[in-house]
Amino acid sequence: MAKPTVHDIAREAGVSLSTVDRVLNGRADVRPKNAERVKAAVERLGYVRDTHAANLAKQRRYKFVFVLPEGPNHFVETIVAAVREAGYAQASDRVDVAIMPVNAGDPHAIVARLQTLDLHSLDGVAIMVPETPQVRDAIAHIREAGIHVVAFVSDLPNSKCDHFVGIDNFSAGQTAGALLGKFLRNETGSILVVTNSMVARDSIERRYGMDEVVSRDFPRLRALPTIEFYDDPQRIRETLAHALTAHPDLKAVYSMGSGNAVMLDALRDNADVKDLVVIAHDLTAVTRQGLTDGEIDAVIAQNVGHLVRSALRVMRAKCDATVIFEAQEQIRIEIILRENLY
Amino acid sequence: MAKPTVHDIAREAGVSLSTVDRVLNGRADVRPKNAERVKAAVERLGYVRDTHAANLAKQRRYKFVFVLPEGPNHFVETIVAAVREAGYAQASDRVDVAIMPVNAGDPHAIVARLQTLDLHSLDGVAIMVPETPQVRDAIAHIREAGIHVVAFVSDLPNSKCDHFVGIDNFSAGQTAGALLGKFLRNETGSILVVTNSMVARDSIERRYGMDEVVSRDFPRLRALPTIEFYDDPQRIRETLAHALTAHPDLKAVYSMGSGNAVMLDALRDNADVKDLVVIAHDLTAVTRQGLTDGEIDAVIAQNVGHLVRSALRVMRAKCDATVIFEAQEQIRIEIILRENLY
DNA sequence: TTGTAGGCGTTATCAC
DNA sequence: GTGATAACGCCTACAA
Repeated sequence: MAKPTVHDIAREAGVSLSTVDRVLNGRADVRPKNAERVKAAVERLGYVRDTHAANLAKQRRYKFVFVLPEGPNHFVETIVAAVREAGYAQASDRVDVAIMPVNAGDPHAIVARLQTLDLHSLDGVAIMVPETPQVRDAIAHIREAGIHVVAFVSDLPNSKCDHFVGIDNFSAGQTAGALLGKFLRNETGSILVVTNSMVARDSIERRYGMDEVVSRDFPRLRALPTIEFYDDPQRIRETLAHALTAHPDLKAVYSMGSGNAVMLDALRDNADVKDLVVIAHDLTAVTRQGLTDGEIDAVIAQNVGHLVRSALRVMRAKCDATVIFEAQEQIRIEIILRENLY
Repeated sequence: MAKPTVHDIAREAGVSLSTVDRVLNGRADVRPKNAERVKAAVERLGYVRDTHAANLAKQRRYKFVFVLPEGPNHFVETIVAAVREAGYAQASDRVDVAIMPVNAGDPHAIVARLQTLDLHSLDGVAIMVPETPQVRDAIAHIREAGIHVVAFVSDLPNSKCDHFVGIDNFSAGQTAGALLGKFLRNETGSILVVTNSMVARDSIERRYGMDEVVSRDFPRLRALPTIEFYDDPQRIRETLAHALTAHPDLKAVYSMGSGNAVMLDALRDNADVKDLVVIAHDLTAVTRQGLTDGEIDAVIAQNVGHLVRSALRVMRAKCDATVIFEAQEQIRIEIILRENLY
């Protein structure tokens, strides 16, 4: 009645422990007849391996690294916090997690940092950087060393990664489009679209997604060309002021990426801007406050805790060559209002 | 450099393994002087117990039961599926999970079923039933046997549970209210509120939450008295037809509980009902289809996978007397549109 | 190709 | 009070 162990299998199959082990782990040749008997016994008794006991015996510890953009960024900060927490929580689970900050804006710097990774003592890397040919090559090199690589938050579609952990930004943009359309149900007007930089593929995909839904389902709304403000408060302020006069029918602002603080500041400065629908991405200290104060109507977010834990689970599954429960690893596109802010 | 073990502690403290164990687990009296030395060594070497090795040695298996409403119910079905999946996934983690279906409508039947639980071979129970005095007493009895009890999905505020795993239905109602208000941004009119039964405290709390937000933030909207249709398609159809004539300013339908299929059918039958905002709770086959078809504008949901895994983690933590990471166990109130439907 | 013996980090059972 | 010693379920030499 108790869970069967390798001993039970061995007895049931009339062979020794090591033979059972060999067929279970495909280590060496076993006479077909014996292999069959073992498999039959496994089947009959419903044996499932105790992975913890196995890891204990193997003295295995998983070593994972998160490669994250450095520098001040509210969203990345929430990720760093989540990684730390997860690392702490998993320490007793035989996994060590470290953070490697990189200058995400400089492809060469990224590669240089990636090359400092100790490929011998490493099991997996979760990488959150923009994809460039250099990065792609560096990743190929890491994978050749037998290390598992997951694209984290930003997909790396042209690189050979084991997995992508993050949301589909096209769908996130569609979600934004749908919210804009539903929030402006019977209204006509234009939508200001801002982001810090369209270099990030995230913003591009969100823009496409939003455009698709707005133009198809809500043609009475018009999304204006994307305004980029390269970390320049002055620029966005002026642009916003200009947009207001240029588009008296402005009904909404859609902030696709980082720079929400600047955007909100600018909105506040233009005191005549009232009753605009404001939608932003990512739950940070800034957007959280924006929701609470009623300055932001909705935030489209991904749960960073899930993001990190999913990356960890996926890397472990890859290491153990076990299957992933896709449903659990699907990162949700969340919609947050003040009322369901947690 | 490697993780210190009890052996290291013993050597460092100049005592035996057993003494270390006694100090670590407070089993028997140890001479204060030795206890101090052990504690100091633990501190110095940064020892943390390997819980998996411990569980292995203890031969511990966790036995958990989910007590769930039986009978046809789309939402419960999704939970059952999630429990099965989680049970399968955790089988190798030394946890056995079983499902006990109960006739949730009959307090005496619930108690009768609960009494069939084998309190000797059980570690924890997750209970999803309406709270009644009988249920409360039965739970007290289970807890007295040293078994951990978590209220699951529906809170049991007057019972002595270890924890509640689920969303705050008042907040869920507030979220619905906010969505209604934002979807009907500049409109005036009334909102039809339906549910299968207001006996469930979930519906009551959602109603309160919705009312609060609507009356405070969107006074131009008026939420009509709750209509209950006890699994009676005919009733809701007639009621809806009646409501339409009685309230020509009807702008939205808010379905607070189960019975979404019936509600949608009725909406379809009243073909003259067009352009109503429809908000429902819980992601099931029905609401999923409703979203896809554009019949439902938004669904307010709780992720059943998280619900189940959280309950499991909490019960384990209670068994091991370890701390819970509150942030991880917080169940989100999710807002699902067609675009972020997964 | 197969089996035996020992160890992984912890707990449990004995004697001392 | 204390300390050997043998489990727990699995893996890995090494020997046969």
